[in-house]
Amino acid sequence: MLVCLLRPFIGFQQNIINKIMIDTKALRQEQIEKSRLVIRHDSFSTTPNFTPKFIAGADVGFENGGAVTRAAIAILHYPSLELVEYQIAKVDTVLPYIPGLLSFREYPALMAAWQTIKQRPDLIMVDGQGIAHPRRFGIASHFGLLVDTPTIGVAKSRLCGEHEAVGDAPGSRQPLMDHGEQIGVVLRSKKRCNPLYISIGHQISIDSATYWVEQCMRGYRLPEPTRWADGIASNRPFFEQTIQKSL
DNA sequence: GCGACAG
DNA sequence: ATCTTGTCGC
Repeated sequence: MLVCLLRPFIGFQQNIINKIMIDTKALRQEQIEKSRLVIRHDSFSTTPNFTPKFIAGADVGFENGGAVTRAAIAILHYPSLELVEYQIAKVDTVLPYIPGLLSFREYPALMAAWQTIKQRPDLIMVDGQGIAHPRRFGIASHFGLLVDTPTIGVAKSRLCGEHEAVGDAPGSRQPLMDHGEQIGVVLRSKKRCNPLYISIGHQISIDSATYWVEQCMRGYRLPEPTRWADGIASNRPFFEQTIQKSL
């Protein structure tokens, strides 16, 4: 009982300590160095001509007031987009949320989940930015590099860059620009919903990234891979129930 | 100095 | 991200 009450408090205190202890400057330097390794063009399995067999979605959620990080990877069959496998991993949270350093907070849990999945997806959609990042190394690029698999960054809001207003009609898009460089595409995926921020993660071009996100849309704001990963990682009742029925 | 700031 | 009731629109 006492431990239960103290756990959130301990987690909170640990975050404060970590924030003081971590060398954010070193992490930023690491991003700058690793961003040079990110491949910004299509791999053999990411062009629109190639039909992928499995597409995965990856996302994380938190428990115990942030003390525990819960990662979910959902594997969907393409083009049916039916869920064929999912895995959840829980690890102790290692860092607080710091804008621009999100990947260091989330990748340990994602890697733990990745090591337990049996299918090898052709493509992974990650909840967060790819190269649409101050140092061109968001969570989608970081994770893609670690698992040596094509990834796309599918974020729900903007981290950096600017863009013109996106049209109201679904399918409307605008390039996301930063200092004269296109770092992504802002896409209106659904009526009356905020747009998606799509960017290169790893081993894919921005055109193919946008193409595959659109191929995975099924009437919701998010493409199916990240929609499932998000639902599972966030413990949304609907997904729990649907999973029980399908398997 | 001030505001912005993925999840 | 998470906590959390009602509410607006299709």
